Amino acid sequence: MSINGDTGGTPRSAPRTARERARAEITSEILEAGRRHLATEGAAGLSLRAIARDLGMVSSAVYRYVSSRDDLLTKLIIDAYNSLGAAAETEEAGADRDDLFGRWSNICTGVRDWAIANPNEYALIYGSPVPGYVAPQDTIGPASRVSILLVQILIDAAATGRTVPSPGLTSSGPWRAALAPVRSVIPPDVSDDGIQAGLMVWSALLGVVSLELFGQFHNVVSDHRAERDAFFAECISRWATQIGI
Amino acid sequence: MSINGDTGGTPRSAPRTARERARAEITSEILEAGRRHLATEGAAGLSLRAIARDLGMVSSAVYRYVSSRDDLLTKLIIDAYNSLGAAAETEEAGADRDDLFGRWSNICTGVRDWAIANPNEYALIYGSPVPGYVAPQDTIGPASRVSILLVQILIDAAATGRTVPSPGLTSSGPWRAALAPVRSVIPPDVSDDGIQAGLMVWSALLGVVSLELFGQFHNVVSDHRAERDAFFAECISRWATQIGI
DNA sequence: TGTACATCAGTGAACGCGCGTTCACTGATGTAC
DNA sequence: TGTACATCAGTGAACGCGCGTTCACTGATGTAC
Repeated sequence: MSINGDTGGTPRSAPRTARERARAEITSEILEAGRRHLATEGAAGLSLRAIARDLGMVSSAVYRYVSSRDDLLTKLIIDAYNSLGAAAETEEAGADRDDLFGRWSNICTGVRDWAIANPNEYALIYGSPVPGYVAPQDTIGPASRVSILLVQILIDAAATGRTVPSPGLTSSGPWRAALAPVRSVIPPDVSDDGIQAGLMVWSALLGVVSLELFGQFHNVVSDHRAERDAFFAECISRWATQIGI
Repeated sequence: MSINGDTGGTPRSAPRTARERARAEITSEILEAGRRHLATEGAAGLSLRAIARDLGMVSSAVYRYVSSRDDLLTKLIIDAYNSLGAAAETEEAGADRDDLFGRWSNICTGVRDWAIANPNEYALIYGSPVPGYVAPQDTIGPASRVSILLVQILIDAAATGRTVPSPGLTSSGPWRAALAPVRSVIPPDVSDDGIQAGLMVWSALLGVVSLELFGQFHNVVSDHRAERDAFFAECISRWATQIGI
């Protein structure tokens, strides 16, 4: 969330005046309260009045900080993407650059751990879309932070001459045309096979996390955290072979 | 939805009396209206009053058919699972029994086509859980219809001596313990490797369908239906190799 | 076939609730001179 | 340093809305004899 609006001159991280400081603080308190309500009521139950009550202000006062309910939703979505992106990046940075598997593994556990810690923010961005709400352009940058990490691994893997195992079934088919949008932002070193495998593994990661979080693993995978972790680790290593690292 | 409550005697599919007939008809009109509202407002916006308005009755009248809003939600969830299950089963039945790949492929396209045709019912069962709502036991039977189809393929594959490609990385690890719940309902012919692969492929299927439906493929995969279909077909065949069929 | 009673569908009014958003206002904080 | 004006945060009342659920009721449909 951009809090500091000053342009040019000496860039300062902290706002100067008491007013600006207070404004930044209360804005983030509103977001925090919003996140709390997300957790108990879900996105559809997000209420400006409830948030105002939480902060001990009158309902109309929050309009000084947020121009509408949808505006708050957008801010929360961007925050969620950034929070998830930062978590994944931090985890990934903990692995050796040459250790592609380690990087991938850390991304996966980073995403999952974040999702488990922030289930409703996860649901907000990867669950059912909020009806009647259309995400503005500002969300697409933050939204791609995680996938950029994966793409970089694919690029690094291609650079070291690793080759994605091709299933060789319909590989000559017209599916390549479907990849045009991603293709345009990925260097040619990464093959179509690699992109396809990357996309599938990305979907699979979010699929497993979503199913686990949304309760679809009851009576399927053990409920114990350690066993779940082991199951997920096994997923990670199998996905790794699918993208050839 | 069980409409016919009569026990014993000659089983009749159609209700006898005019009252019973009317009740069955109106009940299904309520469900239909509920599905329509799901489509425009989402689960959180589902309103008994709005449905009553749709059917031209007074709001209190729908309580003759549905005991509460949550009850209606449950009925809609069960209906959605059954509708999806039936769609997948019908598709799957269109393939030759020996053609494991054909059966798998038909299941996948059946699920995806149903999801695209009924996006809000899909979101209801595989999207973010409705806050404050807990699914009763009655949902778990209908919920497993699709996965049962997949399990049967795994069983048939094992019976014909096919072997799931094992990645052999952490395969001796403790992840097997996590599979205990599924393990208990699957014959021993299917190996742990097979179960793991099946679970992963099931998650991957729902992951791809969810991401596509929830708009996460914008600027990633082409928006054209034919190209999306080709992409999905490629996914199907790669998943097939992952479960060794 | 006809009557008496029980069951059930649908009505209309009401209860108590929460919501988003607007508006004219007070009073504190910041800025220019 | 001091004053005059502009900016901004927060108030409180109000608008108009929709919601789930209950309740006593009318009138139609079904059932037993």
